[in-house]
Amino acid sequence: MAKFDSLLDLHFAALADPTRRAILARLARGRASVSELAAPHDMALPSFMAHLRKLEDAGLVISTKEGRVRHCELSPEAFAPVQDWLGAQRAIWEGRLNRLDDYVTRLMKERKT
Amino acid sequence: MAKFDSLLDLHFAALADPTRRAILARLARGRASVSELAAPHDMALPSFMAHLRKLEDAGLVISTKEGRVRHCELSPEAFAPVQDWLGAQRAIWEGRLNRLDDYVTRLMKERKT
DNA sequence: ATCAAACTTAGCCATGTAGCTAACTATACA
DNA sequence: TGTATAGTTAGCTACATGGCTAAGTTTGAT
Repeated sequence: MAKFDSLLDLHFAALADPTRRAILARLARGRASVSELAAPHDMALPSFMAHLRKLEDAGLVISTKEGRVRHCELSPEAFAPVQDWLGAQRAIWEGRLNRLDDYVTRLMKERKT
Repeated sequence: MAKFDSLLDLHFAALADPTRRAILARLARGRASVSELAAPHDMALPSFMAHLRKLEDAGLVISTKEGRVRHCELSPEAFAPVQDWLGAQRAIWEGRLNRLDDYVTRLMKERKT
């Protein structure tokens, strides 16, 4: 990883783990406490908390403590940067395919004349 | 990382590095040899090759060797799984917001009666 | 036949990641 | 006031990652 992790680095790295993706999928259905989130995962709490913290560090999840329980929820615009990047890549890629397509089309026309 | 890396794990992990994202962005503009790809990156060739291999392992890049030069290109449907996953998450999230919206709307109506 | 180019392999090192247990803190409840 | 609940902190291990150099291999050009 780079010395200065960009937001994209953090996002993609956070998403590169099934436990963390499962947490996000669960949170997409609504907020939950740490132990509610942890329940389905066969893992010691501290290990699980480390995953949660990565998601928070990446800004994908927000948590607040009420009494002794910590409630977590999805950060509203969580996936925007990641989706933007992927969208941009696809745009370049498709733009290239279009230009290629244009080129081939032009070639065919020229061949006819 | 999990014991059995799913395709998504590999994809997201591959994308979680600026060097590798730069390679993909370059390849979106067309195929290139290893040394063409490596040129902009201030890094020893073997280190760079390691990045390239990760992209290939993830199935994001395809390479073929012609003579002594290896040509790389973007795998056509490269980002589909990643975009699908993100899309699904957003669908759940938005579905939830819609249901919340419905709920609030219903609540308002009931309050009026 | 030689030499340079373009990788490729091997091996080393520093740091990061994912998991664990044990012990601690802070709140709620009886 | 004591005890259980819900996290949290500390400290450990094993393995993955990202970087390097040095040396090897294959192929193209002379």
